[in-house]
Amino acid sequence: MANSDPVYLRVVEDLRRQITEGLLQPGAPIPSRHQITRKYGVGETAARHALRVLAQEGLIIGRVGSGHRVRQRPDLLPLHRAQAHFSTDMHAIGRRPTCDVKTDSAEARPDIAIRLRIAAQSPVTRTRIVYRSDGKPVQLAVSYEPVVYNDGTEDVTQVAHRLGGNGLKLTEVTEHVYARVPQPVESDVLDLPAGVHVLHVERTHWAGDKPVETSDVIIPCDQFRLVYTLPAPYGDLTNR
Amino acid sequence: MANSDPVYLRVVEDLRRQITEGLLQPGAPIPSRHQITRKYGVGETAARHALRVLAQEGLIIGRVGSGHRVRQRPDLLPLHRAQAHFSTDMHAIGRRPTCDVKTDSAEARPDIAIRLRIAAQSPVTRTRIVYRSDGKPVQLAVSYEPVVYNDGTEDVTQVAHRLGGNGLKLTEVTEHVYARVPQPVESDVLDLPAGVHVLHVERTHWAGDKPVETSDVIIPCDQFRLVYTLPAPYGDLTNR
DNA sequence: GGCCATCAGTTGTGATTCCAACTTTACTCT
DNA sequence: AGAGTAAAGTTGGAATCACAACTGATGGCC
Repeated sequence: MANSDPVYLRVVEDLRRQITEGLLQPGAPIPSRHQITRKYGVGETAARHALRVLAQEGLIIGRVGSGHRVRQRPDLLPLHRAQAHFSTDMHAIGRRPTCDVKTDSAEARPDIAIRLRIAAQSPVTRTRIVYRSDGKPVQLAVSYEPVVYNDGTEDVTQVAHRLGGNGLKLTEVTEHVYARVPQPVESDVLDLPAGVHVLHVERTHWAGDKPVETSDVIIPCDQFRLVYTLPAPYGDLTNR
Repeated sequence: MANSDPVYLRVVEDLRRQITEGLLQPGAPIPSRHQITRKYGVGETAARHALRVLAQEGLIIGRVGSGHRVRQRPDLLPLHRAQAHFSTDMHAIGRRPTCDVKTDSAEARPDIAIRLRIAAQSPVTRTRIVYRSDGKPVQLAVSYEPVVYNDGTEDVTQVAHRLGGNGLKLTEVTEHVYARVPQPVESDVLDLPAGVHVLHVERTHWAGDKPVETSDVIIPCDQFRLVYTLPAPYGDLTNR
């Protein structure tokens, strides 16, 4: 049965096995196109195709001139963990990741207060983080905290660490995912054309049963995919 | 600048624009490989590549012998909406979707009671749904409801409709996403090898501030991707 | 009219070849 | 020795050709 399978799948499955089993650790080099043709006795098309599929799965990452390497796997992690890979992934492909962090003075936000389970008129601290790749903004995160946790003098990028230091243990994260911006408020920062689809993630960090921070993450659709796939021939919608 | 762009991107962008702008409605046929080579004056490789990229984005779906068509877009929807497309998507590619629904008699489940915000000893109704594609199980959903909503005599597949009929309006859905099974309990149904990665979604349907149903959805990783991508050349990790 | 076979069209896969841009390494020259 | 250069290797993009499996429609035959 494995005989009738596409040739490139043999390569994909063998390399994937080596990666998932830990034989190839993150950062380890993957055989090049030429090496694959020799090792597996396949054509160049199949080798290239195999690498493409693995890259598309997020298992490896390629760089012109340098080769493919095993990648950390943000694709299988929740969004808030995947986001933590932004900087490392940008570096991995030679891009310069930056982010602006701007913390506003505290004010009352009844809509946010509901999410934070606090009194409607309690002031919250707003932090806006614009993630950029080579200067181009590609992601916007707007984070809100009760003022008791942050009076506006520090940024929220390391919220987990800091709150951990305060003796609060973050136990879970709630994410609501929408396919559109609820309001067109913040889209100016990302320089999106009107009516564009975005992925909107409303995220709340909880410590026990108490929410300590909530945020809205806005990512244009061409930058995030929540792909629902099934095994072959449905699985890789692209290749089979 | 558009001159130095890859040729296949011209095709991708033009077709994508037509789809997102609604010129090509879901179900509409996409030009074939040959037609693309003629219309856009590109080679067959570029045409194939363009179709592959659009398929990988979930915008179109291909079928051998029949061609590509504009697809519904479950990829940009929350998981619980994407799941609703299981049956239609399976049909679209000529697979036979089935699902077993089994509802247990009610018993007390303190762990679930916490999620449903009910008393620890209150009985809950458990419903297990095994989604199959051509008989092969590809997805498992275990759903729990307070017995007040379901005494075990009906299944939960249409929970939204039924509760809507009861005068309850479902307002939001909470999803917690994990990269591994918390317990190895249910994995036997899916016939997964030990230690395999799965996407575990803990989902709760709320009516106002009252949870009415909670479920665990378990999907093997090769069947679901939460792909974190950025624009070219990072965007399509596979092709550029 | 209804049924069946044929055929053109389409996708998925594959081989082969080529080139530009880039990275890394090794080497040569000062 | 150090710096700059050249060469080899790598990826991404692209063209061209080929074939198996499948679909849909056409047309002929009963």
